[in-house]
Amino acid sequence: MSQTKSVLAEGKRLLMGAALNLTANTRSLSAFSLRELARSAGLNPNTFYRHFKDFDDLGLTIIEEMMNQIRQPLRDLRREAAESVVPPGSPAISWQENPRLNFVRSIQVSNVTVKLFFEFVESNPKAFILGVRELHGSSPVLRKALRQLMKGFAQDMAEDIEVLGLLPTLSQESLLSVAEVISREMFQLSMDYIEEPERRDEICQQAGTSIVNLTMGSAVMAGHVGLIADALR
Amino acid sequence: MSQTKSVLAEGKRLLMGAALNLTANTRSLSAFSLRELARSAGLNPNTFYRHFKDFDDLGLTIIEEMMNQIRQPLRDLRREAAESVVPPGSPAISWQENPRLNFVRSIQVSNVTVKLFFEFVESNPKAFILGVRELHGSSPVLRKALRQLMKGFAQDMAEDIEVLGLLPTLSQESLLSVAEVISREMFQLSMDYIEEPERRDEICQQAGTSIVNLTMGSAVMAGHVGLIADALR
DNA sequence: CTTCGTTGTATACAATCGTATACCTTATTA
DNA sequence: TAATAAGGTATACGATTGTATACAACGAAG
Repeated sequence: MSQTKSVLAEGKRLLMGAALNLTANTRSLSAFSLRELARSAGLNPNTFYRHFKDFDDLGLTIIEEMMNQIRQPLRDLRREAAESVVPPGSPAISWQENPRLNFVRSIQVSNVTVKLFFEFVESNPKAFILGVRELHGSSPVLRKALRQLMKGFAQDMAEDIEVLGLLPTLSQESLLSVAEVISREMFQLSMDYIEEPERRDEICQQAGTSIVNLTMGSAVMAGHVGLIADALR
Repeated sequence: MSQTKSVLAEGKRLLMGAALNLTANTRSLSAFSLRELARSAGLNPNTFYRHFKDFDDLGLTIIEEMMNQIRQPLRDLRREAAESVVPPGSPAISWQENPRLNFVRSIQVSNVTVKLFFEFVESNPKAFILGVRELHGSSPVLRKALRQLMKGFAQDMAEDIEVLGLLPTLSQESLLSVAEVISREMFQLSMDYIEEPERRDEICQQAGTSIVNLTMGSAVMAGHVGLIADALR
């Protein structure tokens, strides 16, 4: 069964790939015909029904796969970035002890993460195009699924920020709120990143400063002005 | 001619209205058929060709109209908000003179603007749905047009922030960059606002704090930590 | 070896599609 | 008043659509 599913589900995989291609290159998921999809996958139209109930079903399946393929790697990116700045075994130093060190570290982690994120986007452009497109697309089902996915990202990010000590103490809710804004912004920027290769450096840099602005702003508003002031001195 | 255009262009207006309805309620612009559109407008299919070359043309026309109907009102909202906090004739007081006053005023303007913005969204939901949907939609033409529109918003916002003295001095570019992030976030949130009426207060509030975080963060990073610290004292 | 579920194909058909051509009204204008 | 242009309709046609029904290949289970 499991072998059957991974080996013989060739048609299913072909259809999902074709859907990614069509979505990326031209239309949105609900805008091309079943026959067009099948043609692009080199299959008989009816084969679609063997695997999917309708286009929402297809979309959900793709999104689910995206979820598995992207979420964990993104977390790894963040850890990787954090550890590239401070080696894993080194002793923790609190923001109170050394604001400047933590500030610089935080910015570096942010910049490295941004860079790695966009590299990840570059290597999976179709998945991101589909995701962002359907996030505001015509299917309520897909919209809901993608919002949940993005909420998941934000939660991961918030958790990582806390665990890695990337910000002075914030309330759970405001930390999550900041993470949500950041992830929305990053996904939005990923479209520009894909579509305007000549602006990639600029986009990367802008994303970085936006994140810094947001996080430092939230820290300041949470009562850590003194810390930030010290860090900037 | 001008009378003809505004009085007798009934069909054109009907088609544009039908497109808005279809886009808002179900599909994206390129996902419904010409006949479906005409049917929904109560017109003969061929009437479409009397006014539009293709769907991109229709979309551009709608977007152009959106631009005219939304851009100026949004500026007015901001002025209105600013003047509701500080009456028009009153003497200007610089951030250096009184950080706290300017800080409070800035937050109030932000909150009022956010509230007015979402009320505006609520009264033109279809236009916003179409705009946000096609911003990441399948037509490159419409995407480009909508990005320009959003860039325009951001420029307006940056200009207003400067003229109204809502932030300590920032460089032109970083001010514009902040405005771009804010406008992206606001448009994105407008979808949630429309779709989740029960969360409207929460969304409104979150938008407000995000703006404050971003702007204050950018002020801090631009070297105004002292000012902000004084304001928060 | 037979049976059966899975995956894919072939054929078929009514509905819908985009659009070409021709025609009708109405308002403007020469 | 006659001519013209613009806005809208009617009809028609070939292409494409979604999907129903029937059938073929094949690995697994009995």
